[in-house]
Amino acid sequence: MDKIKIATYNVNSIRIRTRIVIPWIEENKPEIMCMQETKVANDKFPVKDFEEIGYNIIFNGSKTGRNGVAILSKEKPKEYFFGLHNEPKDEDRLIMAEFSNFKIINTYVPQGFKIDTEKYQYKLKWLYRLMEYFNNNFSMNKDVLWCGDINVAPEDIDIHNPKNQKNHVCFHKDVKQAYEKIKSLGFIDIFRKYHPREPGQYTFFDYRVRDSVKRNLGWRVDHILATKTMAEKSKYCNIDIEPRLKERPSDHTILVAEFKK
DNA sequence: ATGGTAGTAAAACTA
Repeated sequence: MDKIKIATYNVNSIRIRTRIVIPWIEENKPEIMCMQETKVANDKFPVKDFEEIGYNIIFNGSKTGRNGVAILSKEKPKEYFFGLHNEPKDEDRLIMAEFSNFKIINTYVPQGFKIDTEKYQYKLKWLYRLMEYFNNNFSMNKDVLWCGDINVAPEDIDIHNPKNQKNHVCFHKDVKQAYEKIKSLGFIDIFRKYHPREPGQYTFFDYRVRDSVKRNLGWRVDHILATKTMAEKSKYCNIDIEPRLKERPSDHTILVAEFKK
């Protein structure tokens, strides 16, 4: 294998989305797929559906049916861990998996609700804890990937109406600063490497906004970031509108990047 | 300026 295709997708329920995800995987054949918001308890995860098409799957969810992360891969990870290094670990929001050529961290960052709430403070703290986790456990000189639903739109061009969203939990100055601080450890936004300054490229469409997909009222909050050595191996990065989005308002798109091995 | 809906789960809660 001379290439590694990596996809990230907030599935918003893996059980509802299986009929979309499986054909997409069979058509696109990614080496790795990171998923967020699987929304299923571990004993109800549709493991067989993925094993039948020749993939290994690691996952961790909660009994309440919230959050949940998974990594699908052709190669079995050498090692993997769930959650952050300190409490609360949020084991249904982070997976670190080590493969033979690189490490990957798949995150579902807390959304934050409203900026004047505890939930937003929790989100900000979560991002700073993640930064500490990267600092303590990873060498930025090695091949490391950080991807997932990061719940941050980094720049004005990453949302459709930046002027009205200054106080949104995915666009507020403090959350952008936290994201930029993590990025400055040595991560490169692979999508922006290939689409610099290109507006109107979104990975999330709120189903509560009427015709959000048709009117392109979206957010770019899902990301694939790579350390310098890994980014040098990248070939492209694109947003793939998942089939369901074309039919009716839904959630997230699939973000895909390819790397040379 | 709110609230709009999808999903889990079995009444709210999250996004």
